[in-house]
Amino acid sequence: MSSLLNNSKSKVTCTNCALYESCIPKYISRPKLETFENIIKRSSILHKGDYLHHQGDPVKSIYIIRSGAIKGYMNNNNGDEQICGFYLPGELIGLDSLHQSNYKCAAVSLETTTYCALPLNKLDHLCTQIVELQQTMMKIMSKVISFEEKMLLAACNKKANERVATFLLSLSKRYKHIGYSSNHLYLPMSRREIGIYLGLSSETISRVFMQFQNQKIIDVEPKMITIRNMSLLKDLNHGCSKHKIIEHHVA
Amino acid sequence: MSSLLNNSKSKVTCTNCALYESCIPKYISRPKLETFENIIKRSSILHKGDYLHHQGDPVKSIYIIRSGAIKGYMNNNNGDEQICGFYLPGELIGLDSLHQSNYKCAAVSLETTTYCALPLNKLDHLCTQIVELQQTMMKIMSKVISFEEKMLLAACNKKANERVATFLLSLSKRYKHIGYSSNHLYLPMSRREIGIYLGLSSETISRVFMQFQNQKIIDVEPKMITIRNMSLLKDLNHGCSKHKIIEHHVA
DNA sequence: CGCGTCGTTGAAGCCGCTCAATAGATGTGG
DNA sequence: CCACATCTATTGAGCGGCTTCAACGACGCG
Repeated sequence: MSSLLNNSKSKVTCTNCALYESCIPKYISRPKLETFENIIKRSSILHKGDYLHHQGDPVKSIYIIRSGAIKGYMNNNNGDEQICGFYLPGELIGLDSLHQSNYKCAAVSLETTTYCALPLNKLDHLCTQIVELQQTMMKIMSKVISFEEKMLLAACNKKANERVATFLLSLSKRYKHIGYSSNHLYLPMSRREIGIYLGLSSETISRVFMQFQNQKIIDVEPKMITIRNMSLLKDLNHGCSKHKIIEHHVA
Repeated sequence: MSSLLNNSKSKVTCTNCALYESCIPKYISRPKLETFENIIKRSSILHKGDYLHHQGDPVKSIYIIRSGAIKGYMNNNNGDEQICGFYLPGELIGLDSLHQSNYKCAAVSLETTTYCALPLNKLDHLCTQIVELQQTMMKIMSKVISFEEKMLLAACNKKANERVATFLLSLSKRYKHIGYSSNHLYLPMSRREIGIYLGLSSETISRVFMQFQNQKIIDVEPKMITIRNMSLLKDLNHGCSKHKIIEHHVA
């Protein structure tokens, strides 16, 4: 099945991939890129509801989304769902699992999704061969840590409308990064999933969307948000009025 | 001043450091460890309220806490404080900043703190020389991403008492990892700071602490929490009754 | 066409925030 | 060493935002 995709038509390479500008290969110089390309397993496909990996599966690869969207989630003991994150084209899945041998979360596709796989058993060696790869991996991971912290701050300290603003701006930035529109945001996930991710109920997500629409900040469609007033959205993102600063001594 | 610390007494090395077992050098074989040791700047000291770095400072090193505690925080536009994280002995500061040239957050010591510095301009080269270092760095960063996700889930989906339970268990695990007691938890930070970190008010932190004390789960002292019933605490940590699971198709 | 899911909207209740007061802890200078 | 000032922690009362429960319309899929 998927071998059809691998071999048919003109050969897909990293350099002619639509995501080249926002993916790892951009940072690898030409002679070494071939080594990298030989390791990558390219263009597997998942349909909506298919799993990239289940909870407990052995960690064997890092995955890079080429198109579509993936949801990472886990069940806690009570049978509740917790969403670790959403993965869009150009983003890496599995960076939170490199230190363990089995996945603590599952990754399921929200729509038809294609991806590349980077086998872990070859990554270490590849990093020593290609210095740029090692540097790029560390920078990407640092960026992810930074992103997670930002979302953590948002989830902790902000009110519902501010959280939703942060979420929309995050989507906008990520879509822009891969060359999509930063104003027309496709939503591969449901209101309920956004709610779980942000720690809010699906009803609250609906209500905030409607509130933003009435304030002419966004236009709401079931699977699409159009940003009409970016600056107002950014104000909401920065705004958070819960805690006051305390000054410390300067070293 | 600090040169006194560097040169006096018997030389402090990574191998005779109290944190050896839970720090990077453990994963580096002996011949190469010397190279690593020559790069590390050892045993700088900060007093309570001193800054490791300010918001906007250039990112030049990764720091490893040897003793004490550091709080990472940033101000948003409204003049409110947001806490990115607390750093305990054996933990690395700056992993969220490797992808940028300037710090977006400040790091201030909550008590007398000693640390080592790992200069970034030498890290890349060192990683190519020492494969274990590169592997260890990636695993540590992966662990941090995983930790951040866990805290994010806690902050998002859990109620106040469950968040506090998660926080205490996180401290317990981290103290245990460096050979401290997992039941007697020293709190270098104030109730207010715990509150900001967890997205709760300081009063709520107080009230939950008192509630746990009445339930004989913990004993509360101003700067010390003693865990009396670990399993009840873990039940609270896992418990979260906000969202129901939806089943997806299996690939 | 009927069913299930998703999204929206309304009403009621509760959790945690805010404000405020007191007690306890800490530090400072006389 | 004590008196005072300052900051932190605790406790109470009232309120607001978000959840929960419920109903309904829209949409997609068999």
